[in-house]
Amino acid sequence: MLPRKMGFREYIEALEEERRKIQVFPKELPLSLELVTQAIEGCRQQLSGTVTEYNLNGQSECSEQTSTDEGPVFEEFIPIKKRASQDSVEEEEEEEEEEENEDEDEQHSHHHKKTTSDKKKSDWLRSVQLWNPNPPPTKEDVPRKANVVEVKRNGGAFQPFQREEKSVVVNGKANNYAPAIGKAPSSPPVPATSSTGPVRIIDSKKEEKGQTQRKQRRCWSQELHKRFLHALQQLGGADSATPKQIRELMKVDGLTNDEVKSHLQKFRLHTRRSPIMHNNGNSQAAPLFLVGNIFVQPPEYGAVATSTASGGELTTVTAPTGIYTPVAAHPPPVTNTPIMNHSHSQERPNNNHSAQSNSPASSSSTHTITTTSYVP
DNA sequence: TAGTGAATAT
DNA sequence: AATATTCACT
Repeated sequence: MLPRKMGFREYIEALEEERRKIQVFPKELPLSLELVTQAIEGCRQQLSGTVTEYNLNGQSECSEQTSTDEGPVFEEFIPIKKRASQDSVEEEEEEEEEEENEDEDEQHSHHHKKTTSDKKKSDWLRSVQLWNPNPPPTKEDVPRKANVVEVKRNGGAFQPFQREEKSVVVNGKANNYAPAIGKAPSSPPVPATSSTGPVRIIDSKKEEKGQTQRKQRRCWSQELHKRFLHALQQLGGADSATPKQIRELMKVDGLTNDEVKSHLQKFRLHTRRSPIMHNNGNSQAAPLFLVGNIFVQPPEYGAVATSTASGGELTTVTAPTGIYTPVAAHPPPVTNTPIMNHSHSQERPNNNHSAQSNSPASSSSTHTITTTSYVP
């Protein structure tokens, strides 16, 4: 995994540089970015010998667990209040449930000072790529499977109370929404089950007869998102991928079309407006240039963080300098060409199926135009 | 139907 | 404020 010829530090540096380059195109090379990032993490750890801190910290909101990529992982969604999505039907995959979960109750006051730094923010896009909370995966239980199975669990174990069917289905708008039951005043979820004992996991597969309430929010774990990205990549980007395709590629059992759809929508929004931009507060900071369908940022901004290490002047596609070569797509004819569709099959920068597999040693190119590997 | 955008809920 | 779900339109 590590080039023998190169020292860790150098390797890391190389990787970092690589990452800088890739970072410019989060959309085009999401996986690459992630891979590199992971590699960096790994090296750092080895370098530092002991892993100083790996807190799995984290939000009890969604159980995150990063497992090594690739291997189909075992997805689990915590929340599910009720309402099973449509069960059966469709081409169900087989499902094997295995679970040993340690549960964690919902009782956290989460009143921790957040240290209002700008870090807390999810910074979605970026987090997507840099996510690497607890690299030392150590305990991967992760059963590798052909495809992931969504496990829905009943998070809090609370639920009965009284589900009033607010779902008044009016023909026009059936705007049913769950009243504030969630906030039930008195009891925190303290089921009869001992506090310690793992909460009953209710596999809401085909339970719930209930009318439709509102689906419990589904959390997109890293794994899920990873798969999402992967699928996206295979499909040629967020703009050319459709929810259904994505879902199929993801092969996550239990994941519904709508969920993917929604996620995709969000993803698109995010990628559209702030590809990368890490400026604090001050909006209108990093001017981004839209080239073809790639965002580019001028050196002043991008280059900043880049370690002062070697020389400088690296990567960061500089718009004015014109090194980049936009992907095919719609170059620049200024004409107000609606960005969108031209039906399908327009562009697909990378249509590969095996995006990764390069040995990481390819760096060392401090100069070279790299930046845009795809040339029309 | 499935995709997309927007409203709405949490 | 962000993200997920549902509605509405095509």
